[in-house]
Amino acid sequence: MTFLPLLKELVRSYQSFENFSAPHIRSMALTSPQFDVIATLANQPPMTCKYLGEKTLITKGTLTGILDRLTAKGLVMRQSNSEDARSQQVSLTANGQALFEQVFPAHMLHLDKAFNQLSAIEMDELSCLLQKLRNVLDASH
Amino acid sequence: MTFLPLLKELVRSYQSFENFSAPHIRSMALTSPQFDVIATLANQPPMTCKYLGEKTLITKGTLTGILDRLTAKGLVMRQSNSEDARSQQVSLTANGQALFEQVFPAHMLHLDKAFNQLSAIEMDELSCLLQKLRNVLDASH
DNA sequence: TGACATTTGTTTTAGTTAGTACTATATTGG
DNA sequence: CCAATATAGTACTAACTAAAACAAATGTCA
Repeated sequence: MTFLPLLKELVRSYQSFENFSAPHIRSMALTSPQFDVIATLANQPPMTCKYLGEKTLITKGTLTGILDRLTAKGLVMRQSNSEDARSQQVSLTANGQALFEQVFPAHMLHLDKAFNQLSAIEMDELSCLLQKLRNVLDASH
Repeated sequence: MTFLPLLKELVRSYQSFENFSAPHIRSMALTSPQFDVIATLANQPPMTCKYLGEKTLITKGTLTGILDRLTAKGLVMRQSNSEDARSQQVSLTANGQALFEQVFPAHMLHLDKAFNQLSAIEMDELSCLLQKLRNVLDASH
């Protein structure tokens, strides 16, 4: 059971990140997954739901609802794919692009207030160890 | 923006943990928060919702629903507190305790399959760096 | 070509989540 | 003692979540 402290710390630190990031995003009238989708679509050619889901780690069933709401807000559009009628091409509207340009730098600045208190070496080491953990988790299924 | 790789790795590794842990819990007919609540209640004297929420990092509004469902399953019970009529004492039923004893060791064993691939030093360093990140996140609100 | 399997995205279901408002109870300061 | 305030838990809403079932389109292979 020597892994219990690490397990708790992983959960707690992730929660702290959410508690720091999410309220700022909400203050800009978006949810975290909506922000994630917009940031992923921005400055990219139109992409399928499948690809978008892989990039954002959002499962397809969830993505449908998120895209529905973003479409209703006029930030995102779905176009049918002439090459494959099963799939669609998702992209930002002009309004979505404009919102991205306003909201993304602001959020990066917000996050930087916290992260810049870590040294480059600490960030590097932490990324590296997290990746190691992720690898053993993914490999142990 | 030197923190972006760390940010992505944090989200990805946490997701990998969930993807490793949650399906195993679900296979035992519980959800992750339900498991968390049961493990927190086990082998402890009855506790208030407030305390239980602080331990599990589950907000009180969410906790009400989780306790409702666990109560409906006959795993948990709520007793009014004679010392403070605002609060309640939450505890496992005999069935809840029995389920805990069956399910908790199994899950620890499942998690150990992944975590034991990290050295004690790596786990220690990772915990330490995560705690550092958590501290700056909590302090930067 | 035709049966069968796979892929893409939606729908449905059960549950979690934060946030806000609300009720009931307790505490505290005047 | 009483009014203001704080605390504990619930109710409600909108959104997210995974999982499973589904429909439509596409691919495979005999």
